[in-house]
Amino acid sequence: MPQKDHYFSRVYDVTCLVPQGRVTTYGAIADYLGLGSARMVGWALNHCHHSDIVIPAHRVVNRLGELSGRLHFATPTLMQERLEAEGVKVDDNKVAEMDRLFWHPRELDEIL
DNA sequence: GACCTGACGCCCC
DNA sequence: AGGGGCGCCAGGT
Repeated sequence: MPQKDHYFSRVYDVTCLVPQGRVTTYGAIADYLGLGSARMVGWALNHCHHSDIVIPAHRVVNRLGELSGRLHFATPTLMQERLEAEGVKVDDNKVAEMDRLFWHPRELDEIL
């Protein structure tokens, strides 16, 4: 019953589903999973290096669109660089046009 | 085993 | 409109 590892996997899985050029929030992931809290999502992503697969953790920001996790990347600017490489404009550590680029995992169910 | 802290978010003033 | 308080769950000290 590796429930914890299962939770990790769920967080990683949802994070990998975020489309390129879009962003989601810690709260949206926690809301979609219906488990734990937004803090737990951040806690899980904090250990994403623990996973073998590459997690696009740079697409997860806080509800204001701020790059609150940027300091946990290899370099403080890596998160912003990855986002801008996908066409996401970042201004002063915040995602520009957050409302337009925000993606909720629930959209997957709506399409179906 | 109690206490603090954290890649958050909602409610209240 | 901006700022502060509290809940959240797990790990580290």
